[in-house]
This record gives sequence, structure tokens and C-alpha cells, in this order.
Amino acid sequence: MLDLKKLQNNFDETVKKLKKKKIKDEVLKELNRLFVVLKEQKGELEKLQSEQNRKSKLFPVYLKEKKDISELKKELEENKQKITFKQKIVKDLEEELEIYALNIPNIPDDDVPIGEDENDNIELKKVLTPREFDFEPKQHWELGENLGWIDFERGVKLAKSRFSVLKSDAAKLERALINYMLDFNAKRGFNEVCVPYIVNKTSMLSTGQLPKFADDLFKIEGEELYLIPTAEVPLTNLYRDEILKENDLPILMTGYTACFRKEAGSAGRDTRGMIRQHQFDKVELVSITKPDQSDEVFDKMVECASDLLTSLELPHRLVMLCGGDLGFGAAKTIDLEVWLPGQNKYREISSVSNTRDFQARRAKIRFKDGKKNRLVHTLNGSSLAVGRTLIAIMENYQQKDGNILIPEVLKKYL
RNA sequence: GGACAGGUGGGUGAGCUGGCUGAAACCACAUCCCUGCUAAGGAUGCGUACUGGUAACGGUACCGAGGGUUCGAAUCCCUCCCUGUCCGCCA
Repeated sequence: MLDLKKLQNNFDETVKKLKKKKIKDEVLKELNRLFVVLKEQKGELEKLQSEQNRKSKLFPVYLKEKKDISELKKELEENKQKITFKQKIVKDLEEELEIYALNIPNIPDDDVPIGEDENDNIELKKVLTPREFDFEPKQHWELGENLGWIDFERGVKLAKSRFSVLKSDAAKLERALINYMLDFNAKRGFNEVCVPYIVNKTSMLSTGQLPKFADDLFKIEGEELYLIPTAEVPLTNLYRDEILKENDLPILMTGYTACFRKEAGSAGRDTRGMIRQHQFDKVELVSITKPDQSDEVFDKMVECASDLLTSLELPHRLVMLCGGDLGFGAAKTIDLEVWLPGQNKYREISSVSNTRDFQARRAKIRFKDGKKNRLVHTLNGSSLAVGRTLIAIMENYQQKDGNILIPEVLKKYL
């Protein structure tokens, strides 16, 4: 959530910054207006309440002195009516303000490039050179079906489209990758955590999936519970409503979970193959830091994911997302895109974001900075999307005869 | 899922026959003092959010959450959530 006081004090600047995310001025203006009006109304309400409290305390005094209380009572009854009326106004304003505030995305960092969509993202660097093939490299779904590694039809039979089944070596490889990634991240100082795959509404609100992106979530019928779209949600919410000790920061975590997404806005995209599924495995990194630590930790997380790909000898590149392509909660994001020879393209395999205090404000995650409580910064990043890593291995390690070599570092995990 | 018992500040835990209780006491923590030897004594401070004020210092709200009764609720009533124990079920 935005810092509303900041919005009030630096309105023009904030508007300018949010232009990168295509937010209309009017929305911010209305938000600001509501904020100011609410403050006014609340002030008036508090005055009334103060009077009520003060005079109520006279009751026992009057009774003791055997004074007549009927006049006092009458006054208070009248004042109470005013309070009730004012309370309604304040409550309505608060609700309206919240709807506005929760739907406004995070402010991009100053170094985030201006741009419309993924075409305006900026390539930062390439790591490893794609291999030269002396044959036409196949796409992963062709390899997968030929080897009996991926069963798309039966996945659909069990659930629906965009579900698939991994078999034999692919199933083992998936599991090996998860273990390898967790171990790799642990060596970089990220502590392994195992969390629920189902979370409540408050958790989703705190990390920003709700209220805006309800359409992309699987909701449990009859309950205020949702399947997680990423481990970022439970991992970040671990510290919701807590005031952390300064010495405990930064908190670096890694965790494996399955992830569930409706992919509501992706009809027709990547329908073939395993790139975009309703359920996929992911090993995630989440960090909670002091504000002055978050840039450093961000770099560390990007480096961790990149080195992980390098260790698997998978060529990839780092891309800085432009304002238009930035996610809702992110102030800054670097994507890692892995080379897929079958598709002859780089495809996203990891996304590392710094949300600054955006999620922290919603989730009320703070730390004691001397005497004061300050909001932390939260960061998240994939390390890595496991299914896509499997695909990348299949396409990059494929042989002319259709077999797939196993990356050196994974051998001891199989 | 059923029955009962509970949910109070960082922790333990009073208050719960409604008013001077934002909340005793103890512990933990912080600063200071004393003492000197490895442990103890004393003083003070110590919830969160918003809000007024340069500040000193005030105001409002919060005792699981949301409603209600009342001039006034941590205390009474209702709904929900959670925890514990026993029973049932189960990996």
C-alpha cells in the first residue's frame, strides 16, 4: 500500500512516479481527497468522543454528591447521537479509502525504465553462450512425449487443461531439482522453510494478490481460503503483524511449494507444453530486511538465481523490467530468462522483486529501530521455477537421438 | 465433527458483582546508581496506531474479531475466529 502521508505531502512527485505504471491522476487525486476529508472528520469525531468521555466521568461524582443527573444525561444522549452519526461518516470514508488504496500499485524505483510492456525491458547481461546444435533442436513437449516423460493427456483427464503428469526420469528430475535448488540456496544463507499451500484472505491482501487479482486465484469453496499462487505469500506473511528485532534482520528464507494459478488473463498463450500450467513447482527466495539493506539483498538474490542457472550450465540473461511490465507490488524487478533452443527464445524462469515497504505496510511487518517502529522491506524471487528448469534442461541437453543428458551437478541427486 | 474450558500488554497472570483500569503484580528488556566478584541490591522507563503541538505535553481508538445494550464495557448480550482438554475420525 502507498504511504498516504507521503502522497499528501508529495502529491505531484508521486503522480509523476506512478505514471510509469499507467495510473491515472484522477484516481490519486480522489484518494488524496478522501484521505484529507477522513482526517478532518476523524478529528471532529474525536472531539465529540472526548467530550462524551469527560462528561461520562461526572456520573459517579454526581451520584455521590446526590446531584440531579437528568440534565447531564440528556446532554450526553444528544452528544451520543452526534457521535453515532459522525461514526457512520468516518466508517464509510475509511472503507472507500481502503478500496482505493489497496488497488493502487507500488511506486517504481527511479532507475526503473519507462516503457509499455515487455518489449521495453532492458537486457542487463547475458550469461553463458547457447550451444551450437548440429541438428534441429526439438521443443520440450516433443521430447517429453517421445521419451514418455510428460503425459499431457492424462493430466487433462485427471483435472483439466493446463495440467500434466511427469513420469519416469522426468518425475525424478523434478524432485532432484527441488532438492538441488534448496541446498544451493541454503549454502547462500537462505534458511529453508516449509509452509502451507493454502492461506487465508488476510495473507493474500497483505502481499497484494487481493483484492485486485482474485480472478487468478483458486479459492476453496465455502471458505475464505485460497491456494497459493507462489510461496512468496506464506513466506512473507510469516512475519505479518510482528515487530522484529533489529538484530534479526535481514531474514533470508527459501522454500519449495507447489503453486496454483488460474492464468485467467493468459487464454491462448503457451497452451502447448509445460510452460504455463495451473499447478507448478517453484523454489522461492523471500527476504525481510531493514530499508538500507534491501538493495544489497536484492542483488544477492539475483546473483543466487543466476548462479544456480550457471551451475546447471543453462544459458540465460538478466532483464530489468520497465514500468509497464512491473508487477503490482514491485518497485523494481529483474527477470532471469533462460535460453530455450527448441523455441529459439529466452523465456522467463525467475523474477526477483523488491517491494520496498509496499507489502510491509499492508502486512504490518516492522522492526524496532532504536525506539521507533519502522516498516521493513520485503523481497521475493524465484530460484527457480522448477518445471521451466526441467524444460530448459530437456531442450539444452537434448541429443540427436532424442535422449537427454543429465547436468553434472544433479547426478548425485538422482 | 461433538462436549467442556479458555482467549488481557514481549512473557506469566490479576481484573470480568459495568465508572478514577490502557489495564495490578511478577518476569524479561533498557538506562542510571550502588557494590565488587560472577551473583545480588536500588531508581526510573518500558504496548500499538492515528492525531494536535517546535517541544513540554495532550486527544482518540484498541484487553481474539465484528456487532449490540449503556451516559459509560476488558467487564453484560449476540455472531464468528482461534487455542487447550476429552471423545470421534485419520496420514
